Amino acid sequence: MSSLQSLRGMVDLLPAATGLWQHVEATAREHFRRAAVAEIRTPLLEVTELFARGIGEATDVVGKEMYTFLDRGERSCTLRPEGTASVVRAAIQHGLLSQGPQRLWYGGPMFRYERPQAGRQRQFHQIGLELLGFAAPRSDVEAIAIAWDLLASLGVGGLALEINTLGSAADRLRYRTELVAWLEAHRDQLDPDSQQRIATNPLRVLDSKHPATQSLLADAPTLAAALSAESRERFARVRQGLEALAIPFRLNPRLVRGLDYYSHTAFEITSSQLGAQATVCGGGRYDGLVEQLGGAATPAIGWALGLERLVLLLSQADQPAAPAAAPDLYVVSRGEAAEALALPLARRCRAAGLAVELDASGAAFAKQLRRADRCGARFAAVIGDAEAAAQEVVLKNLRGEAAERRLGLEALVGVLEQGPAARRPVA
RNA sequence: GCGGGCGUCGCCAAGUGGUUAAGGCAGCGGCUUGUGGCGCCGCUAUUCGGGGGUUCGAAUCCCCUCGCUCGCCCCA
Repeated sequence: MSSLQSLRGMVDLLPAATGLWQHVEATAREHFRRAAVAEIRTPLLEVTELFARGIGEATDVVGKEMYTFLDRGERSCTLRPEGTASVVRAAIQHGLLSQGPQRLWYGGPMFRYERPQAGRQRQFHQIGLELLGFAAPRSDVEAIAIAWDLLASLGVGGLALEINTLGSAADRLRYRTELVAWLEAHRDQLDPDSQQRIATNPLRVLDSKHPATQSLLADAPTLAAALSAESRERFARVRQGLEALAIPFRLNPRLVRGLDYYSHTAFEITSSQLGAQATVCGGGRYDGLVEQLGGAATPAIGWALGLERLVLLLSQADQPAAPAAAPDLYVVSRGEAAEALALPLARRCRAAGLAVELDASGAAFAKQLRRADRCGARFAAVIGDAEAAAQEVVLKNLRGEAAERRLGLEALVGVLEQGPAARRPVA
């Protein structure tokens, strides 16, 4: 292939697709606004150590999926594989946490070197929420509710919320010792991947998809049994909070987070309408992360939502097609004087807030009008020699009745503004 | 990193060893320098992802390679 192509897993979003993306982004922005959550934007490129320390050396993400390279100053840089570590880093760096709890959201591209498949790309997009400095169980509930309401208002079908608790760091440490002992005792019955994980990330063994391992695990010590009374009580309050909001959920004791920084509440929102990559939103509490990255001990909870999967879901459901970017007015002109008038006219209309497409081809009227029709414009303004001389246009309604009127420029703007032109994207 | 499926024009797609690679959509030009949505006419792949091989002859068979796609893994 001689022509150049985008890199594997790096996807172009064509005009036909960007409308839906903008709709999702605008909806998310509006939900955050209503929840008094402020946006934070951090660099795409960070020092590699941030992710190594934040996400965990033993995770697959850090171990084999990062885009890491040396820059010209020999610094090890990494394209961010997720958003939380960067947000926490920025909050620490700029002293945000000493100004009280922070309610933050972020969005944008993330990078993971994985094999692409449905709903998974190497450059993918997330929108995420981070509540920093919030310890109460009700903040877990609020975070989940914001995600749930956002997805619901987008009209996503087949959603299910699964939750679990990972307990406190102390609980997990105690449980980990217990689990490792048990796994060692059954080592030869485990699949190779799981054997590997005993040393690296034993909790992830619980999540193994391997059938034999799964059935063996039925007799393994459970995390639930290892929880302290406080952790248990905390989780009960989260569940009660969800019940009070009538948000349905399913307890999933096998739900473990892949990233090291999670504790207590972990949750996932999945859709039955996706393929293998069913998780649309995943998150949980990460009370230890801020301290681990060098800040003062700060409790926090957050989630991230995968836009590729969300958009996939929305385009499957036969949603009322996102309004195409059709102009309000298409300006047809022919002849020197007419063409000279066309651009000022277009600018005048644009200044009034109308979407105006200018035909600069100088082609026959029939051609230009055909294009006007095709592009979905509501009105066409036709300017020829006669109109140019009189400083007028012929306004044609391309949609409803084939009415045609001869108007002066200011009158034209007046007429158009009355039409349903004020249809800006509803946030 | 490991499996399966696929690769003919911008999109859909016929063609499965024999002279010039159907058709549809979209695009462009014309019928029509003064009026669109319909119609008609014409143009748009020396070439079948790329390379090599088999053969008198290949889009059609073989090998390699690249890409897409679905799944495993992982995760959002």
